[in-house]
Amino acid sequence: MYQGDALAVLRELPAATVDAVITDPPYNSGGRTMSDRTKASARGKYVSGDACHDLADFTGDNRDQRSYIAWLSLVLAECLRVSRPGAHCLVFTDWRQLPATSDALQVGGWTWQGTVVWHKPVARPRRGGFKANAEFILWGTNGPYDGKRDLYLPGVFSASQPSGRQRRHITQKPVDGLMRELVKVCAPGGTILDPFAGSGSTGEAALHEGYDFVGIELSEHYQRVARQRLDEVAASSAVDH
Amino acid sequence: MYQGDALAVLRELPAATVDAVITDPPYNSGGRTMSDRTKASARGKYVSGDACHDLADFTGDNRDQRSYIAWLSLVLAECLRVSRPGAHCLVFTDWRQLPATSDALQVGGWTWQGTVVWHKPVARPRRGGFKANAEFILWGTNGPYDGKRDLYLPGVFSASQPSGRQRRHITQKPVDGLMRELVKVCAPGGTILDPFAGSGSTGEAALHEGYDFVGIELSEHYQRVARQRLDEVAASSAVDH
DNA sequence: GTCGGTAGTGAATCTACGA
DNA sequence: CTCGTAGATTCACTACCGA
Repeated sequence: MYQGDALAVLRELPAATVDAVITDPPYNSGGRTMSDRTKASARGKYVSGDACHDLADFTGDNRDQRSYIAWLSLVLAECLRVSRPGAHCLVFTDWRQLPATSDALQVGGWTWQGTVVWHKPVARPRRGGFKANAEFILWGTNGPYDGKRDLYLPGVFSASQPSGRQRRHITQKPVDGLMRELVKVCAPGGTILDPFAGSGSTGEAALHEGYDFVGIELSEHYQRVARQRLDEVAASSAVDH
Repeated sequence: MYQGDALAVLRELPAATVDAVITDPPYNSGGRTMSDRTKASARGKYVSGDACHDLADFTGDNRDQRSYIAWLSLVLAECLRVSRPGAHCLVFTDWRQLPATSDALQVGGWTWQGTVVWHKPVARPRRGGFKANAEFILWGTNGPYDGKRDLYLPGVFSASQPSGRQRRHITQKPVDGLMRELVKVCAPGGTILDPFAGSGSTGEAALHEGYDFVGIELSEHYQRVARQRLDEVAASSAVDH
């Protein structure tokens, strides 16, 4: 686990050392107006009014769309440099930022291979229309990928977000049913990079499935949370062996 | 049912007479190279080699991406003119054209409200990666919509394509489990427009759910198929009453 | 009818090969 | 070298048929 700005830390990493990039950048959506978007932090947008949990806030979520594309393409281009040929890249996004994120992925030099759906069975209904109970995962590769592997993954995953005591981050992803399946695109025994590690769900899934993990997180708080979580996973799997 | 080019026919229709637009334009995807896309017809692209069914072909599926956006925005802008304030618009697309289609929807003047997922349980697997077993439905509205209706629709639908004798068009959508649910966004008793009607699944669903239907189809063959199908539905529901 | 085995299929994607 | 076509691959599900 590194602590620091994703772009800055990525530039320090050696080229062609990583087999997959799996990450969930700050979405910078939610709120159609500039004033909504430029609220100082993410909690006003993602946390519903009466949910008074004490999750720490995260910053870096107040770019407008053009600079979001520019910034994310820089990050993804660095990820491409750091990754080996044939490496996979999975980027989470919501419906609003999907077009911008697909631009950034391709500007960053990745070959867009498809869009995977994460279906959240539990979500707030929307009166008078359709529920927004899916997130999207853009799948790209560093050039052609190994199509000879005996690997067949579904295109739609259904899993609920962690809740209660399990919940450490406001955009935390479920490890079982989602992250542990996603990491399997990575070649066996490879190294997985997450430049926006958050509370470390990608890392937990990676270690569980026998991969190495490199994480970067800007927030000092979450960096500590993730490090501790990964230490626990490593310790428990050391006991297993 | 009208027969003719969508854009030409739409221009003849009176303004503000329709309560929902639900349609599935030709995707113009399929094939990464220009030569793949510009194949004369759709069957060569989408139908696998040994499937020797006798479904008629369709054309108008060979634009490049820029002209696809330009053309589709013109069509959707006309749809906006034809629709009443607060009307809904649902446009099918695949993962490859989703960004372009969302541009066209918004250029056409619609307010993008979300992306609905159609999960297809039956699809070819993909070796070494994720299956492409979802299509996407972009949801837009003509200005603000009626948020007071007692209507709560899911954001993810799971339904299989019609097959066997039920199958009349190579891109036919399932009526049960998908189209009959989608049409419910339309205000009760309203009129639904489909400028790319194909074999008329949208119309069948609309009539079943008690809506009026206006369809446009370029192909003379499919226009006949759809008209006959809708006549059958109308006849059978007349018997019901 | 009901059940169970079988054959067939898919808005795909990649590789190989020939022009 | 580029462009274009033909062939092979694969899993989950469904229509169909026979018992």
